[in-house]
Amino acid sequence: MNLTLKQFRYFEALARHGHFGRAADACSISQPALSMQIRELEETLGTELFERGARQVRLTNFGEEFALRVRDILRSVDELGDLARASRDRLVGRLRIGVIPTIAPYLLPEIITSLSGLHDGLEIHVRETLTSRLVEELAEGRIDTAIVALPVSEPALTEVALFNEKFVLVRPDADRDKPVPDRDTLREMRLLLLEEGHCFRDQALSFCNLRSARPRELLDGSSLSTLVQMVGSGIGVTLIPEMAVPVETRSAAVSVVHFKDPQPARTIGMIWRKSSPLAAQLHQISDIVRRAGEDVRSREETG
Amino acid sequence: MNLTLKQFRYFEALARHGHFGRAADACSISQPALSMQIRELEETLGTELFERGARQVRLTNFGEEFALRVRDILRSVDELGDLARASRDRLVGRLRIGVIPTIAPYLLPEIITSLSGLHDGLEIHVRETLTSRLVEELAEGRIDTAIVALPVSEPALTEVALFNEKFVLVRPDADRDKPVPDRDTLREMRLLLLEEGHCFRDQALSFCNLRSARPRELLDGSSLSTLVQMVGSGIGVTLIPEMAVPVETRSAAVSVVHFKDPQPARTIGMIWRKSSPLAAQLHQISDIVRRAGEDVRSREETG
DNA sequence: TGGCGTGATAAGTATTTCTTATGATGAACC
DNA sequence: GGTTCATCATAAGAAATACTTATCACGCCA
Repeated sequence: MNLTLKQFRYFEALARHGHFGRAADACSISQPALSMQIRELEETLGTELFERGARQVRLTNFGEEFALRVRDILRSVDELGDLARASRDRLVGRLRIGVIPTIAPYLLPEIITSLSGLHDGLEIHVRETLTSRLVEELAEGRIDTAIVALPVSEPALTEVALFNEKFVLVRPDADRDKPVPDRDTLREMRLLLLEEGHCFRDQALSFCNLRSARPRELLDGSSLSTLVQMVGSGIGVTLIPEMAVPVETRSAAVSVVHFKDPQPARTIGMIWRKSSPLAAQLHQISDIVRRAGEDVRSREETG
Repeated sequence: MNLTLKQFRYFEALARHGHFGRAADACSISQPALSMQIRELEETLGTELFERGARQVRLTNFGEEFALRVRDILRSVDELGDLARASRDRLVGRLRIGVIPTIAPYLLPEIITSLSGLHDGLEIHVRETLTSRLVEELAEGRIDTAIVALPVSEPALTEVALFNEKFVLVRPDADRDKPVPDRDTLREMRLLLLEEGHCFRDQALSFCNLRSARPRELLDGSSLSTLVQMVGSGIGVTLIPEMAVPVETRSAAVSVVHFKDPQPARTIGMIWRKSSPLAAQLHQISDIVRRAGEDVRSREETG
């Protein structure tokens, strides 16, 4: 036989009451049931825990020591229950969130502020990389959720749309007064794009009705920031998501214009494993992220 | 339902193996049995511990935290078993031993030396008082054993004889060359005795064939040491147990003589509750005490 | 699409644990 | 000194629990 928590609970009651009948009452069982479990416990241990006197039940020396430890254990076990109850509703512990590079710099500060304000004691890990890798890491359980451009169309993943964001044209400041190009004239221009793998590259190309582009410059490992700086140097033009405008165009000699309808845009959403037990919390979080995105974009409009 | 250690063990195995089948093997149960217990555990907690992927079983955030604590608990529980095993054979913890005043000063130093030498980490509490009170305290579980003169004849107590000790006559040094009195001549002398309640008083009286004595001096709260000093002052004579001779007659102007046969004597023994779970250890201890007594008495003879 | 690996579910069985009834023992009380 | 009371142990049958084997469901992979 093995030690059981039930035996510990009965033992603790008996140690406290010093009386089989009353201890059994306290445990809501019959007195023989308690007797049997105590005997079982003593047999398992190979030692007597109580000295049964005619009129009193006393702990032995060993029983005293045993009681101290058992109380510790029972306390720890009860804490487990509390812990579970606490973590059932609100998100606790670690949240590993992946974000694509064309969103991360603009949205993350807001997200992290909101999340850590609402969920005290939440540890946030951020992973910034391409969608394909995020999906991999999601499948492997290395991150809990990711913020990407939809659709991802992975059957194992849940997708939740957060908001749409338009793409804007960034061109040298000198071009400020030129007319807004349409997608066809855009194709004629020297369009600077991120390296392959970035979804934003594909989205931009698709807007221009291009399947692929032979880049004249290799921009491996570069960022929207780099692109904008290059535009400022008069090398060409580029597209950036509108959320990036305030950050990226502040310190560059560039001008920004919106396209005429139909404007290019993409849907930003959150994804997570369908099997994730965090699903409920992730839905809550998606609301927070949506609000964060709205805040950022409204700041842009007014700023 | 309640949390059980069994569930914790299964959970730990599953957390370790990340695979229901292999974890079940490790627990020597079937896979469904493990599945059920894990589900039960999760339902009890109201939280998911594992995320069941198609090809892998992963701990959730909460599961990770849970695993840490569960491992702690299981370790504590296993330690309980070790603790029991360790304390089964040798005596550990606290030993509360009572001794009557006419033995304590002469035997205790030796006993304590032997006991604490043999049982490392044994905490010895000594209670020195009259037999009647020792028996009371034994019954109440306030001491574990007592060293007294036998018989005590309490049905609830085990008696173990340790050794016999003779009584010797202590008389003023001036009487050194007088003949050894017998019990009848002793009755004529001015016999100094301990106050009522001391068994040694009764034993001495019984040797003289007296049922009681009207003491001419009230010696309440006194000791053999006091008696001997009084004898040295020429007030009367007294009897002391032979074990007390070296200590008590060293610094007094008294002479000591043995009686002729039949010499007065008493049996010193150990007593403890029949229900005491320490019985086995107490038997061992009684051997140690017996040897201690022999050592003390042999030192007396040669010294 | 069919086989494979894996976990969940189902049904029946074994084991454990509980309850009620009763026995044994020592203490208290005439 | 028996009688009664209190208390814990034991016994036997009932209830609850845990386990086993067999089977299903699902996703993955070829």
